[in-house]
Amino acid sequence: MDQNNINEAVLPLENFIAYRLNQAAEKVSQRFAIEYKKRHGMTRPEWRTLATIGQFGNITAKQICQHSSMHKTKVSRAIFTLEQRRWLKRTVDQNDRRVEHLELTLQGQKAYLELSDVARNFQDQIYSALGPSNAAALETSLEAIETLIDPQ
Amino acid sequence: MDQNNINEAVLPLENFIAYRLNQAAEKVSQRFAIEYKKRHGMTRPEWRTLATIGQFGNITAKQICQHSSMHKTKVSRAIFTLEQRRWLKRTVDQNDRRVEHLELTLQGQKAYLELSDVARNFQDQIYSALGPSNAAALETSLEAIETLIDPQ
DNA sequence: AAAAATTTGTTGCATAAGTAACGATAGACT
DNA sequence: AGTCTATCGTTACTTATGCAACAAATTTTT
Repeated sequence: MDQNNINEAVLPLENFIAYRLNQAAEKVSQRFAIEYKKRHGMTRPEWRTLATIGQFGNITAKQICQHSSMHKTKVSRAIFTLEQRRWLKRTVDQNDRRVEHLELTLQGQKAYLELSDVARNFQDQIYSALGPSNAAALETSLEAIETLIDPQ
Repeated sequence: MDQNNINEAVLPLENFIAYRLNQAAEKVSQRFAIEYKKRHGMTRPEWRTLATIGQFGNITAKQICQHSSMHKTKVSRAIFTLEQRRWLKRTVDQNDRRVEHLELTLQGQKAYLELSDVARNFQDQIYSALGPSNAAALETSLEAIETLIDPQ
């Protein structure tokens, strides 16, 4: 399987930043996904929704979308599933009845705290596997990309 | 919208490495996806397949899977579409007739070189927007994660 | 050499995701 | 008040994805 060197202007996929970031993100995410999948049969949108509500305590679907960058249909469906599971409750806003305020039930909080703990351990493992210098480089470059992507 | 500080063990989503990597990857990829989408109506699996064949010149579906980390059904369908578009041709291996060798047609090569060029410019823009020091940090940390994920 | 197991690539089916349209509500404009 | 526009969240429809089963070819085992 020879490299095609007809044209030296070529950019191998494995050197392409979009591809490399995707690979890294996907592999890391999947490794964590195993946790919430095996523990609660959750999907990624469900975990992110749970995490966002858990983090803010009281929040609306729209705010979850903004904070987690998920599509509103994803969030809507995740909320539905979490509600079925009795992990959250909705309260209609009395000043604007289009809006629903979401809060975790005790069960929901329990699951959130448990998974949050797993997430922190997972992250600690990654950082210590990387070592302090690589971890610092990762932090620096992620911040730089975040600023690039989302300039305040 | 107050932070929920009942429990200090909580890990905010925006500090979670899996989430941050995904955001970065998704945003960067989508910005590049605009290019191949608007130019040729291509999908991401199609672009990756085109890029992989273009890079190796002559390759099989299985090898594309291995090199690009895409699921074999994704690759199979991308090959089908690229073939319809007359961007690649298949040749059955004479020693093992399960295997098909894939090569780009002239049209396929043209599209590949064009998009490869766009990709390089895109990448150059990102690196220069990041600046040399952040770009170096990104390179370092991506390599570190790649080693972690895929230890040879 | 026949049977069993493996490999390559495709396809049927079920699930996930996004677009666009929607109902319900609220706000702005005349 | 009445109309027009915008917003919040849901849903119908279409497309994308992945698993599992598959056919065809090859390799291994007996």
